[in-house]
Amino acid sequence: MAEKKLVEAITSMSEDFAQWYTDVVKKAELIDYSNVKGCMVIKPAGYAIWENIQRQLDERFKAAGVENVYMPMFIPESLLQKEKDHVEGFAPEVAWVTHGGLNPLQERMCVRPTSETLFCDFYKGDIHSYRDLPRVYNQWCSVVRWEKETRPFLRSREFLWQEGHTAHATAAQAQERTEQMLNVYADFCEEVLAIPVVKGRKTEKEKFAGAEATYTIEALMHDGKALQSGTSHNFGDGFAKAFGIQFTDRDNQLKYVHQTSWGMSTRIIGAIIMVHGDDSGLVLPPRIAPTQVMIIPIQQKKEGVLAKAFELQEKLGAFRVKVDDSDKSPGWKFSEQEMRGIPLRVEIGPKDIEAGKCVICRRDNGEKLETALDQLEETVGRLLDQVQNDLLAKARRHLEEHTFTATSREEFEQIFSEKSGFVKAMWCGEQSCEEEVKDSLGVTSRCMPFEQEQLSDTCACCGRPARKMVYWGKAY
RNA sequence: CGGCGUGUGGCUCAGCUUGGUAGAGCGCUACGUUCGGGACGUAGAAGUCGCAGGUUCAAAUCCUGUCACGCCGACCA
Repeated sequence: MAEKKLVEAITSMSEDFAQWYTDVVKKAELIDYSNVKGCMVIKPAGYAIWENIQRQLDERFKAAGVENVYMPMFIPESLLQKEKDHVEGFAPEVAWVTHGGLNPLQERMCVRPTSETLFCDFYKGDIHSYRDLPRVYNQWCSVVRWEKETRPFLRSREFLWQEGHTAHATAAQAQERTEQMLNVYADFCEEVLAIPVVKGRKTEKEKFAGAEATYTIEALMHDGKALQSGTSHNFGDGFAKAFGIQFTDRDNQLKYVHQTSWGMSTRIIGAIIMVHGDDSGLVLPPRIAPTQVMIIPIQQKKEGVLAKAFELQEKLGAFRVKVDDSDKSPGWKFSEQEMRGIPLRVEIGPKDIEAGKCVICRRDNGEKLETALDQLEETVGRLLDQVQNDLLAKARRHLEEHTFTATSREEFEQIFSEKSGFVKAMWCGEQSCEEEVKDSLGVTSRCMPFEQEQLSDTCACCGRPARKMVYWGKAY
């Protein structure tokens, strides 16, 4: 919904989406730039969102049998070199440590860009028998990738994430885990972040360096660009063979393990901003909002007003509630909480106290309503659920309205020149075709969705016989 | 790594063309009046002008170099 813009400090989306994003990130006080390029200071408002993501994802992981561990942050060069595709994929963007104190190291070490090699090296010595399997480990950490162009949350040189690394006795079990974790991500995005996603498999060109198959969830941002929001990889036994991770199976045969890895990063915060945000700033889904309700006292110096505000906070103990008792004017506080994306605002002033009511204002659509103080808890609970549901419904509608179908090259090009969003189209499966599309249109294959449709018999890009339906888009 | 742009109190910027006492707004501090959509008054604190050289009697301003950051592309979660 395009409600009226209330905050002048934020560039409107239609004017300059990139600037809007930067303004929101700054005005919502999610981050500050540091003096290391591409490394940001995540401020309390931003980190609290990450903590909520961590907590709720971790609960889902634990329910899926995942155990947390922690690996070293350095990888000796020789270890990184072990899997050929993997090194080639990451070599251009690793940071190297060459000295320990004043002395040059005998072997330089990179700061982990991802930890496959460390887990593999560890599993090699840790796994001996089928009884040791499966290993379903995860770590919460930061990784470093020396990106050329950086943007807060979307692409930084150091970012926070979790990376799960599993080892299984059979290929089937690895495949099952790969899909299971992709579903955990997809459900988390929809149920907690109110972000609908398209689930599917990456093409050979787009898959992870060293993986047999990469699966992804793709979300559509407000500007019609796609954001890969989580990935899950099936490594088959490729890494196991490169690292020599073998176990003795029930049949007394020595076998290689089958592995997976999966990750979600602070990049997802960028998705929250770009899916739900509006011209007044951030809009947080209640389930991820660090503060769900902000109580703003009016004429707070008047006898009893602040006391009432705190009383309401206590009454709303089931939710994450704060009172803004700073000595700013109410109008200031309204704008401030809007920029920060707090889902609900409760206004309480002398008039309300006298009448035994208060005003509640929804961040997502600006709707104001009055409620009796003795029904406040119930009303707030209902409204938070409603906001959560409405945000998801709105994001779903946006996804549907910006997903197009092309059956010919003309249609394909026309859609991308006039509109922005996903284009569903049949594809021949040839990498050369995919590369040609990227070179000429700047469009990449986002995924081959699990839910396939037969849109036409020929590839919409090159006219050869069609093999798969692909979602195409411009990506972050 | 290419293209563009920016560095001056905490923030946004003016001043630079044409060298001569460092400025404004916001924010901050104190006090008072205010308070239902970014209130107001009075007083106050706060700047090695990104850094290093050079030219000059004199440099925020001119010259050279350098560093940092931002945005847009190519590469990537």
